[in-house]
Amino acid sequence: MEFKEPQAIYLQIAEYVCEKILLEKWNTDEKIPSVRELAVELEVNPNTAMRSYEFLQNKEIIYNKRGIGFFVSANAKEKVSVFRKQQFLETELPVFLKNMNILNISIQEIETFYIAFIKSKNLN
Amino acid sequence: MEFKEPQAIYLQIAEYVCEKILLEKWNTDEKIPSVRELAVELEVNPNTAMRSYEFLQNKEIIYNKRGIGFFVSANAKEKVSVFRKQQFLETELPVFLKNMNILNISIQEIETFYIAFIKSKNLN
Amino acid sequence: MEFKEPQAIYLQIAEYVCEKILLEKWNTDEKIPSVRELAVELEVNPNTAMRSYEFLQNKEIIYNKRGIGFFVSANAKEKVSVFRKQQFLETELPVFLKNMNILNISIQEIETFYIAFIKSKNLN
Amino acid sequence: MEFKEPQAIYLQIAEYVCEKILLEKWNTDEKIPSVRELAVELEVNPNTAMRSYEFLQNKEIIYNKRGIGFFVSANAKEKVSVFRKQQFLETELPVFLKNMNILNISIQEIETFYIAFIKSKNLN
DNA sequence: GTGGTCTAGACCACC
DNA sequence: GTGGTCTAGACCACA
Repeated sequence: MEFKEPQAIYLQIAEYVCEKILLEKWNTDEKIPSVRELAVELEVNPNTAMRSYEFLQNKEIIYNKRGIGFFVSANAKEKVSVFRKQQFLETELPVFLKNMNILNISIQEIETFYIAFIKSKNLN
Repeated sequence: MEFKEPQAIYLQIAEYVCEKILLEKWNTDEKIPSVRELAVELEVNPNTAMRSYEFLQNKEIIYNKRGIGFFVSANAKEKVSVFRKQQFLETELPVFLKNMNILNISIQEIETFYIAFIKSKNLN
Repeated sequence: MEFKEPQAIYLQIAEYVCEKILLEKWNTDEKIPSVRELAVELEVNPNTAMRSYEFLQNKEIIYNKRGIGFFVSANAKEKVSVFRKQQFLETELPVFLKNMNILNISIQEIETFYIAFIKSKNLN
Repeated sequence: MEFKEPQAIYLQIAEYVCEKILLEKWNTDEKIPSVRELAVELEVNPNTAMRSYEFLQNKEIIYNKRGIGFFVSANAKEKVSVFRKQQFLETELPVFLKNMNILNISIQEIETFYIAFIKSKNLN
């Protein structure tokens, strides 16, 4: 997996896990990959992968059974969803609207991009 | 000036300078504040202010006349504008569209937010 | 390491790194000394060593893996080589030819010096 | 006049004056432009022009008659010539030969460049 | 006055 | 351990 610059790698991994949960690839009480498996898969130091799981555990999105592994918490999907929506509305959206305005980009253009995005997604 | 946490101060200062250029408060070949003046004004260490100017000079947004000071480059406004637009289209927009999709937010909702944003802006 | 007066230390360090790359002592994707190691080795302040690496990173001669260290970029050797050649042809050579002309020094004399230089080099 | 980056402007102006003397455009005991005239001509701060003249006066290449102006010293041409030759042989040539070697440029290539240089000079 | 460089020392997040 | 940022203070050459 490739990581983008400004954000910490462990947060990007946490994002990746949340996405799996949101898209229902990993469901409540299902065992998720071990720290080592994840580290190998994403080509990351195990410490970094561990940190992601710790982060998600703190947010009660996953839980740990000692000696067995990590599992998806009940209501994880809802928690992630609420958290994201909040972040989206409070942080991302205002910046986005400001930039639309400064860069003089119309809602129609955004719509065009959105339609293209949905299409390309359905192709895969 | 107040600085927000995650981003480096010197980058926020660079942003500040770019804003001045975008809003045509500082125009082509106009002298901008000296490193020390800026440092005093924004209450930062001169080294930090210097670093901002170095950064902007590397991006060819400002240039230096030896012993005299820093000046706004020709086409600085366009450069800043292009740079921002590129960043918006390549980084911000894809994330935004993905989140719209995951969080199930429609273009109509975005439009509503946008109209509210424009209104609140015009009031000030 | 000893540094000569007119040029900034951090640029001389950058030169030193480039030389290592040109002479293939440090090769593509190989880890180079950490900022602190280099600082100790060359007896300079870590900030100064850092500045050299920053400079070389801007020129895409080295790159950074977060939390791990700096590495030699692919094609670093070519980049350094091209960069030097360009500087030679655009800056050094014109001055040199002008001086040859003004000082009335012939190509034959230069050749004599060159042969002597090569010889003395092979002796060491 | 345009000035190149690494060298101080006042030294480049001194170079300019020396060239005039070497090419016998300004001869022994001839009055050279006043500091102000020179400053206007080269678009430089008078202080900077003054500094060049001071520098050349120290080297006894020009002399000053108070209230009248600066004049070319006797033997100025020889002095400049000797000084340049010395600098050429001790500083410029060794660097040049080393770069020829590193960049793998032959004497034949240098000769080609030299012939082209002489030709272009005769055209003007 | 201007920028430019350097040191020393500190603190931080991240791997 | 790694780099990255920031402050404080100093010194310098140059315009």
